[in-house]
Amino acid sequence: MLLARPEFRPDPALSRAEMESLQREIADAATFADDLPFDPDAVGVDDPVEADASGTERLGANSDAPVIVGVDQAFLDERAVSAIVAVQDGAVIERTHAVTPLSIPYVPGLLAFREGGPILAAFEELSVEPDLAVFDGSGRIHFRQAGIATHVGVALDLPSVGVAKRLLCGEPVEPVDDRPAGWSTPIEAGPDVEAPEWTTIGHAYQSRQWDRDQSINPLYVSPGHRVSAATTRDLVDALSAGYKLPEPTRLADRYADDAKAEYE
DNA sequence: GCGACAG
DNA sequence: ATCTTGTCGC
Repeated sequence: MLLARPEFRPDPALSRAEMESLQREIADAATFADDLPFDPDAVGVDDPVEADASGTERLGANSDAPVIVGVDQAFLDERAVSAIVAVQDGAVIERTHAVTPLSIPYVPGLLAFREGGPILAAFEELSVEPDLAVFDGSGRIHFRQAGIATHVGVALDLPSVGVAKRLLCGEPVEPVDDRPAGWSTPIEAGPDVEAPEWTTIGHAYQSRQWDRDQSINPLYVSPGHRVSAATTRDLVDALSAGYKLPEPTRLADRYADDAKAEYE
């Protein structure tokens, strides 16, 4: 697919100050309210999705259902393997990946400048038109409200959500330990976030939990672009099928690892 | 100076 | 993110 806002392409050659100011522009251009091309209540993945693209030949699939893509990466020395898996009506309809060089190291808060370009390279290979992208990382839960899900979502003008395994910034309203599946609590902006204090920038969401003994940490989900915090939580809930990660992300994670193996 | 910090 | 065996439990 094409880049709707080329001026927002994450350029790793920028100075740190330039990166931060571009992030403030991205946050300004982002929409943290529902503006989706489909009904979020109609989305639902009840069972784990098969990893291959057999859905392409599956008969009777609903071609009007929203196309949701999961995005994830694996790494090879100084190269990124960026994978995208497209799911529609509970079946994989396309998978693409791109192997590109990495030019800068990981810096908390500047992840999009390391991994955003490589992810856009994979989107260039994608032929289906997605309705929503699920990213591995934060969206609005970010120091300048412009995590990788927001940055890439705005650059492509594609509705997007961020799903992170760890909290970057902000404050959970309640303690998050040992919560049952389905539980969630808001993440509010604290002094570490450039947003009015107490703004809800995302949620801690418990997608899965054990019955006894050990505990699973919650996911930290936040709006990327064109979606609200509450709907982001509901979408991740609907896209989860018994695993910690929502199906699109889980499939992209596995595909990135498989693709990586082909290059080593 | 200290602490915190997505992937 | 990545380096990695065994091991506990349904």
